[in-house]
Amino acid sequence: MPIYTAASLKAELNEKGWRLTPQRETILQVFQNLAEGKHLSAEDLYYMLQNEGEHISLSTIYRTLKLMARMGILRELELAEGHKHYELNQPYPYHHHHLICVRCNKMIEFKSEPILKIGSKTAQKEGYHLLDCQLTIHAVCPTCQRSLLPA
Amino acid sequence: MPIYTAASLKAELNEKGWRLTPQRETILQVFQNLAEGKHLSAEDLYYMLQNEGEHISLSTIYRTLKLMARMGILRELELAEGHKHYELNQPYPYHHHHLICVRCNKMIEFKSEPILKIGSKTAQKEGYHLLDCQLTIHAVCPTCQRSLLPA
DNA sequence: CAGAAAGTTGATAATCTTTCTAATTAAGTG
DNA sequence: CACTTAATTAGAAAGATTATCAACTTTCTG
Ligand SMILES: [Mn+2]
Ligand SMILES: [Mn+2]
Ligand SMILES: [Zn+2]
Ligand SMILES: [Zn+2]
Repeated sequence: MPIYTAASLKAELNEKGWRLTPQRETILQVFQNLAEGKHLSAEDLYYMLQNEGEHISLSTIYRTLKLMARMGILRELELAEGHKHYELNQPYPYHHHHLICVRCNKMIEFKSEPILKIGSKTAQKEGYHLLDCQLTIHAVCPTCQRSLLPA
Repeated sequence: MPIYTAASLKAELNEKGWRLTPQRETILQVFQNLAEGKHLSAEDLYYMLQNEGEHISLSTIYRTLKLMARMGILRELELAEGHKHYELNQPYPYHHHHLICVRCNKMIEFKSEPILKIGSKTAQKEGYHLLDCQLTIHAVCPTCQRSLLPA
């Protein structure tokens, strides 16, 4: 049961004077078909599409990911060093946050209704229109704590 | 009343087999003398030091910012497109979060004890050693909502 | 006080991301 | 279905960040 259909994406884009292109539709579909807890980098998406016979240039992929994040359709995450990851920005019962080990990048997702409420309330109080709120917890996982490596 | 002195930084570095260098001490000092609500990019820091007659190479600056973020001394923030910002990672009464307009990058800091508690509790439950937790709210500010520009 | 071992720096190369531009394409109009 | 207009794309260039490596510094050993 996808949140966005091609039609609703088109409507939202046109509202701002933008256009629905095959590239944008394809990229949205990839994220809607993505398994829970999966996150894609720009390169992941690029090669995933290549394997399916679709060619979308890397610059279009980067541009589209940014655009959809700014629209509130995708979330941009810093899960690992060196590159960003993206996932669908889903509403309440699916909305979640991330706990990340700064050493090995192991990541755990968790939900919190109170945080979502604080986020909404804070945005509202300042007159901001909320797109997404994400708690990022940086920490050291049990394994890395035990590790003797100084890194 | 700085949290870290040169001595305590040295102690924490040595504990992991690392060393306190003049460059690291200088960079820590810059952040400790930074006004509340200020955030620095790697380039900001680079040119700020140049103006004070200190030369630290950009690669050392990037390396040190990463190191201190992984140690929990600094926080790495995505406040604007294209580059990261850093600030001191301060404990409870100073600990705060960020509300950001995705269009104009206007940013508001706010505090929340409940979020800090949820963050600590979540890390603890999973056996993670907490370094930092930051709520990032992406939204559209009142001015940009009124703006007719489609961007 | 040598000499060895390990960490750090600065310069450079590699990688990731954003910006720029000419050619193309979606959307609106008659 | 032309035709106009403005947004979008692909590719190249520029910018930001990370990785690599030789020279240097600090710490440890004998
Ligand atoms: Mn997730
Ligand atoms: Mn701040
Ligand atoms: Zn770990
Ligand atoms: Zn704004």
